[in-house]
Amino acid sequence: MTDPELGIAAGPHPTIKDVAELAGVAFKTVSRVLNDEPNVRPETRARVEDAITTLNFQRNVAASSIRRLDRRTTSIGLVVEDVANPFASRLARTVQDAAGQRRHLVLVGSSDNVGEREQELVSQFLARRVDGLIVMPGTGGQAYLTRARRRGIPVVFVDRPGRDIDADAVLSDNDGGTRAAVEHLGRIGHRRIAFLGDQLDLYTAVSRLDGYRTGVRELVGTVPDEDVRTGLHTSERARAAAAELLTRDAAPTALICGNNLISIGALHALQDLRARDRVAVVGFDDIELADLLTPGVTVVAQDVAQLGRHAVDLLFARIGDPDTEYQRVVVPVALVPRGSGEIPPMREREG
Amino acid sequence: MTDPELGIAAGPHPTIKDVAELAGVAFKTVSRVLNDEPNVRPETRARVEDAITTLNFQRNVAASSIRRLDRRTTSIGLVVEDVANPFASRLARTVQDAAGQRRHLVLVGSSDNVGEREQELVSQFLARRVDGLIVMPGTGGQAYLTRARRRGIPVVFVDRPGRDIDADAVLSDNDGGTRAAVEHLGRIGHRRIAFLGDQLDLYTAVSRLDGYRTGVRELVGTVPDEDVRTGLHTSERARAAAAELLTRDAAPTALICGNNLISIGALHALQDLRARDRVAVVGFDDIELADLLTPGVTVVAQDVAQLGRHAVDLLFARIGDPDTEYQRVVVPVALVPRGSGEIPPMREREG
DNA sequence: TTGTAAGCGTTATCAA
DNA sequence: TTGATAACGCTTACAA
Repeated sequence: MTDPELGIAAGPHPTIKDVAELAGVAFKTVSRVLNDEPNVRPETRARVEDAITTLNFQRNVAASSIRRLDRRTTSIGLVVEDVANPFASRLARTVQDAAGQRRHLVLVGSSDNVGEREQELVSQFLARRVDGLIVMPGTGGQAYLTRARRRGIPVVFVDRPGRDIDADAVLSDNDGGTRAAVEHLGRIGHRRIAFLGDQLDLYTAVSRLDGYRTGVRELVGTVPDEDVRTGLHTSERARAAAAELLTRDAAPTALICGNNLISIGALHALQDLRARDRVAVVGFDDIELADLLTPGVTVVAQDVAQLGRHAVDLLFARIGDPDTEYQRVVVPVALVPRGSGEIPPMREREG
Repeated sequence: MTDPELGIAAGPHPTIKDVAELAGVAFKTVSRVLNDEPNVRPETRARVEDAITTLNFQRNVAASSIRRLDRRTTSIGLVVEDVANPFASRLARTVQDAAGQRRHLVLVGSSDNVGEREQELVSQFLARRVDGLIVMPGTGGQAYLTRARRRGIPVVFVDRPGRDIDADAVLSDNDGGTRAAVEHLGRIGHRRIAFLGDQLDLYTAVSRLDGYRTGVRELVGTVPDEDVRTGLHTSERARAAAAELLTRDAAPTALICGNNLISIGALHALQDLRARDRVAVVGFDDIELADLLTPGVTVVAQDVAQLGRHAVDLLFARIGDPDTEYQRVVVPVALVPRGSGEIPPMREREG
């Protein structure tokens, strides 16, 4: 049976035996051609290649990987919190590209920061015998990854270090970023700089708070407790916290927002108070359309492409040589001034 | 060798033979337990399950799928233009969730609307013997998918219908959306409504233009050529086109933007002209933070979750029964008023 | 240079 | 209810 249009055999995928038969050789010879092994006469090779083209043969990589000594499946697994989140999707993209350059495919899953889902995804990936894992670890801990490790499947953490297990990790310079944000605001004249942060069981939240504290301590000596709000895991909570902070008697003149959602919440609060052009704001992580807002939103931007590329590099380095010391790569962040972070402090907020 | 901490054997993945040995049964019995086959004594089953837990055994699904009659790998492939794009990443998320409910994993790749990349990705997916494909087709045509079809691998197109091959497809109500946008602007009083569209080799661009034309024809009788600009594939080109359009002598009082990037370009142009609050804008596809802009951006929002869910539903329906007629599902869109689309027409733009 | 036999981890077949 | 053996599509080991 041949397809009248394209000459492609209908039915199931052809195998190397089908190719061998058509080429008039033993199936081992086909295998040799597929794996670029030496000792195949050029004309034999040509005949095999013709047959491959004619049948539109495509090697079954699963069957191949079962038998081959290195057991490689040329696929890796990526677990993020939520691919729909711009940070995660940009990461997924760079991981796919970097893995693709090494001819590896990427299985992707979203954990929603639920420990069981994270573990289940990794489990599914391992059942497919991925060659390695890149995990954005959730707050539940990663002890379960010891199994993968024992089985020789390398793991690289990205965005935050994993807990309960040592592994390669690629992180943004979180504390450096918030510290730079404080210095930036300080240079403009701000002395009362508040911080809105996420839940402190998140590594990034803690690091960013640390950088803020360091910066403020250097700038004015002490960090007033009332200028720090954490545990803000939703935009709404951030909005409420910002509103409360800014309507106090001695309100801060500048805000540093610990992440994207918090920035959005804070901007909404400022919007409600008609204070967008009176209170300085620096957000952590870039915001889509930040430059179309008025004023533009000054941010500490993460270099997602670098995070992804380093993660893949580390993963393949470890696939190649499992016994080197674990590395931690810190990717620089960049302060991008767009207006909101350059608003000078108001002398008399109540006047 | 046992791991001192967790009691997990180090080294390669255990096989059903290892499990069988530990449980004191033949390996076929383990296979029976794994596949929930009948005729296993409960106590035998229990012993096998204990062994599975002890060894932390995990079935190699690749080996399984090679041998099983249906050849299923419980994985599907998803090709989008760019996962980093919010539309695509939200789609990827819903596809992952819907596939996950059926215990299928998702391989994801980005084509960048380059025909060869699209084809190469599908080829890689087929080499992994995915059970089905969901493809956001590029402009290069999808004749190459005939191969997959002949091999019994179903394909579902999403966002746009494929070319050169008939298949199930899930689409947004593109022309209905732009038509609704025109009607919306018409109700407010606009009569000069311009359209900024993408390249016309894109199905969505054509549909949206069609809806616009229909709407304008109904509203004012004819569609002036000079109010339609297409081929705007980048934000920058859209910005230039919008600027040119709005500085004409008899400029339109409202803009409909054919997609996200075009909206952003147009908003930049309006920003440059300080005309954000004078020219009405309706964008196709929602924009992150649209409500934080001033005015908020009125959009025709696509229901990405429905698109993804339907795509997966169609795919599995066809995996289950390949011989039904191809379906085309059209998902409704929703006009979301946020301010920019409710700006009334200016009487005297030049005055 | 080419081919034969064995084996990877699993499921299918058929016998015990 | 259980097990021995073959088979899936491929790579490895070894022989011709």
